Amino acid sequence: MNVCRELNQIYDLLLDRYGPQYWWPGKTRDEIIIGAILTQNTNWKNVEKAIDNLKSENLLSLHSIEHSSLDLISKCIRSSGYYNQKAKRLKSIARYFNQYGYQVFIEKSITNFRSELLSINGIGPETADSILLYAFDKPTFVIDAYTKRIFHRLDFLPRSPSYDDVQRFYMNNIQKDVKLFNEYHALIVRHAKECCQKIPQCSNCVLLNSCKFKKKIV
DNA sequence: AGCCAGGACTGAG
DNA sequence: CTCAGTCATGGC
Repeated sequence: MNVCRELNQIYDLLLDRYGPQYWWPGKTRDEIIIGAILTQNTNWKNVEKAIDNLKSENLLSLHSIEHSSLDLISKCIRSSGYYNQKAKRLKSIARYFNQYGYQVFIEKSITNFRSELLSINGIGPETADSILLYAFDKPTFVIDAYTKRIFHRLDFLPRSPSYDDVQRFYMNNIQKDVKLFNEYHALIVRHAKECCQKIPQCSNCVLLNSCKFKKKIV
């Protein structure tokens, strides 16, 4: 299929330009899960400070989070914004994962795992998919505002597509490969931050300058 | 000085 | 189901 080839070409252009991103920027599963909550609608720089604070209070694990006070947590994560909400969300997700060892979750089917995550208050589709892909290597494509913006500009998507529609678009048109899903989303974020938000750099945009995709820009 | 970040929930129409 | 309002700090 044509779209299929184009999505692979875009991936190659981004990979050539930026190189592999080796996401998620966090080592342990707990740290990835915690970061996924903290980064909701928030600059990653602010999240890093929050993570540093959690680490110095020994709160960078789901077990310590579950047994810590809401007050201390929200104090640590203040810089990430929405700190009252996010402190509660961290508690909820800690309670969920602490029910069993990680092996139980590793063995879960992606469908069941995803719907369980979505039933937790404060976990929407993007956070769920980030956790599935980056903490558990489950093959699901993470959609965010950048993805919608960039691919709308390239004329692959309508103006305000639903999360599930966009996700189906990728899942139906590229190989179901964890490594590819991982790098693709990371590259989109890298490209958005580095190029599409800053006017000068945008004139060197690897996507807009490719003859293949140039004609699609209005 | 605004504007906006790697969202999600709620209530209203 | 679509959509504004809400949550909130820090960087540019």
